[in-house]
Amino acid sequence: MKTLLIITGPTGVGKTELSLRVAERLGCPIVSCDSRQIYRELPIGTAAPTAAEQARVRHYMVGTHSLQEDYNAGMFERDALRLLDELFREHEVVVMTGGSMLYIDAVCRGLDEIPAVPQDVRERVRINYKEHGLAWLQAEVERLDPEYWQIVDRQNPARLMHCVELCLLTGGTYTALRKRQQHERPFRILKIGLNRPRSELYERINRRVDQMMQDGLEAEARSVYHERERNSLQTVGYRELFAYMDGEYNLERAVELIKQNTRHYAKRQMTWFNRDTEICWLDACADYETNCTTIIDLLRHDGV
RNA sequence: GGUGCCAUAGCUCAGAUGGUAGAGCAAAGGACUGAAAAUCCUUGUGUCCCCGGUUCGAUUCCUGGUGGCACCA
Repeated sequence: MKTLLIITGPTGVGKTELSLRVAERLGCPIVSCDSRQIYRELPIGTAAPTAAEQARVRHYMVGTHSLQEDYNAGMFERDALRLLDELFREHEVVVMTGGSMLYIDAVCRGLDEIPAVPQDVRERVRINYKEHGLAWLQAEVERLDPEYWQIVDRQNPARLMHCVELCLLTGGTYTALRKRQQHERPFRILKIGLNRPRSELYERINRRVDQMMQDGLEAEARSVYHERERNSLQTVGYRELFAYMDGEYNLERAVELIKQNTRHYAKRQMTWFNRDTEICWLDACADYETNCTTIIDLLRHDGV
């Protein structure tokens, strides 16, 4: 049976190198599962696989889109499934690497059919929110979708707005669209999680940010500054540098904030992953060969 | 060497005329179905530097130490 081998874990843990080794051993390609490595303009700040790394193993879904295209988890589900279907014609196993939690779930379990919200509806809701505040959003959700109101995080404008948008768009409720049913996939899924002690992970993150700065992250951010409002640039590493360019603080402070926000992100990833009981955890401190072998054993024994 | 000031949470600091303490940041925990590297929620016990004294009671006052800073030699 065809197998999708997912290698995930917090940012900076060492997924890239392990994935390359595994893929080399298996002679299979790697599909990236990273919501920001998708964009070709952001190679440094997203720690995308380098040309040298991509020469070792064929990569997909890296640098395939431009910042101007709005991309999201639903589109990733569709594109990734189509791609996997193709890759499985030639490979028994395909490796998927990345830390975008929702993207992984979209591929493994599937998202509900929820219509895309047109720009004008989104704008209308946003303007009302800006004008009347959170209280207005809360009142709207309570009125339009009382069932969702019972379970939403009522302090979270992003959640409330999305609900209002969909109610206005469809004339129904957001709840009606939230079926939350799991979709069957025509392949087996094996999820590997890589982790290491927190202090060590944080040190790696700090060091990686310094390296990114040396590699020219500031120039990369400058080159996309004019697009700064886009969703795709609401990204750690870029926002802080944009604020620095706007004079909000100095460069040293920006770098400090990038490190801190990356650490926060890693932590959020871990709280999401910890809930997923299907993940089989490996210690990133072990050497690559050992982990590689463990993974291949798991592939053999777990089923097939 | 002398004089003065300081010593409280991981950091920067606040505080009580004596009843064992609280902010910001850091950090930790959590939520999560089309912006997800997003968005949001919760969480503050720490020998109040050490030894002794006064006191019913000292982190607070006093003696002495130790460390830091400043000024004078």
